[in-house]
Amino acid sequence: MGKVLIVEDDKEIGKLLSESFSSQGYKCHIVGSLSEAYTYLLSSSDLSLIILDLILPDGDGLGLLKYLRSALKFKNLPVIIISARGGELDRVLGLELGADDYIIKPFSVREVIIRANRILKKDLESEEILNYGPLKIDKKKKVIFLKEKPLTLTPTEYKILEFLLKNSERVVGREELIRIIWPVEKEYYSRVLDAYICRLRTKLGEYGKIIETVRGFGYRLIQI
Amino acid sequence: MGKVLIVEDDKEIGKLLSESFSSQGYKCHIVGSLSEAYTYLLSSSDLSLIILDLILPDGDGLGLLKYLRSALKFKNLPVIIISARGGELDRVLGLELGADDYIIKPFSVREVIIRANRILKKDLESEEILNYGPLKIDKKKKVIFLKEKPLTLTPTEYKILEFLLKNSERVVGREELIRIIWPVEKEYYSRVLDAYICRLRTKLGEYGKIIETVRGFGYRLIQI
DNA sequence: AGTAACTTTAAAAAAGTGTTAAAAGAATGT
DNA sequence: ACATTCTTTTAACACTTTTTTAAAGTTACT
Repeated sequence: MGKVLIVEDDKEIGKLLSESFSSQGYKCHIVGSLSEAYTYLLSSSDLSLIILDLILPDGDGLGLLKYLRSALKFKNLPVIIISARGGELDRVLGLELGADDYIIKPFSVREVIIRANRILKKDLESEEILNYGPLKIDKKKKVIFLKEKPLTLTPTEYKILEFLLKNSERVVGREELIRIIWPVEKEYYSRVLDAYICRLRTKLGEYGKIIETVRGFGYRLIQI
Repeated sequence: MGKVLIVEDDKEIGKLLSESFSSQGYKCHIVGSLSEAYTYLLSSSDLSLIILDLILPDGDGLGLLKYLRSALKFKNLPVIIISARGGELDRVLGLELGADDYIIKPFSVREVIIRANRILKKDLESEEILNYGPLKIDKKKKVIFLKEKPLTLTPTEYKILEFLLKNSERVVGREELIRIIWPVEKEYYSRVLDAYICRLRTKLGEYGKIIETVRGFGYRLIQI
């Protein structure tokens, strides 16, 4: 099970949250300031949720939220805001910036857990099995089927096709895709991705054209 | 698209909510009391969301929630509570009884819509598609339609038309446009932009004049 | 009419993508 | 630890599409 990052400067609240999440089987990490949060995020992997207090000693948590939503690596990482600023404007602002939930202080830990479970559970169940045209992916088993026949894919091929599948119909930017598959520094103009797309198309045989090139932008899974 | 049942005795709030949901493409029905709600539910079909105020003239909305969660027919029907009782206990109680969200009064309608969209997973669509006159842009697919027929645009053509579309009716400065499309140093007096406008007009055919030249300033998308 | 601002055109230059084969690198089993 | 096998990356080239330039043609305004 994934990790929860708690960004909260009040030690007591932090501890309370951390204990509850731990008792639910999540691993936790607490940081008390924005700078620590950024530092942790850069080295992190396997994060599945962030609990974010808005008022922190070195600034406003909304900045962090904005950053997360703009960073390819964290775009889909759920964020729950907890804040003493409970006015309607604050709430809307938080939600519009992409927070998954907004909890007002004082809150009971129970509420946070309920809301977190809800968000994470939805994430899980919506991703187990996915169909798109002749393709079917079983995420748990890490197998992709073409017309009920399992494809033989290498790890990277799998990741690329999985990502395209999760984002079918929408254009997935070249750069975006590269960042997902090679999170650290693979320069954008390398031809690796093209090579993979080429191989995927070959493996998809007659269905190869399900991967459409959108010149200048990236690729897209289309209905054929 | 499904129907939204609004259970709210304050006529004004009810109307506000109903208008917003309608503008989002949902059908609505308002009831002002628990008994009306029960009556409506029994005869209903095609419901996809309930907005439930807790304080109603003939009792507490939580009872209705309890009923819904125990009734087979409604077990999975999303319920969003809106309530002036915003304390932590109330919130937890509502969530534990199976509400999908709990919004505290006063709230902005925008918040309700965001949270409803999220629950109904219709999140983005409203922003992903944009219409202007005969033009329709699908940002997700990076396609612009002219009278329902997709235009074949190059990346730069697409970007220019997208920007004009997002800023339709207002004059977009030459310089501004150049800065958007070529963020780094393309000198202002180059004729590239003109060349693109020309090609866009050609591709728009008889609708070419939808791009109006505002001599000395820039361009503008107008209704024709 | 004169001038500055825009349009149009076509050809040159640049950029993006596909494909291939071979080299480099990882992972696996003995 | 070694050899084997599978995977990833690189590099080169062909090809296509897009972008830019530059020059000539229009238009609109004073």
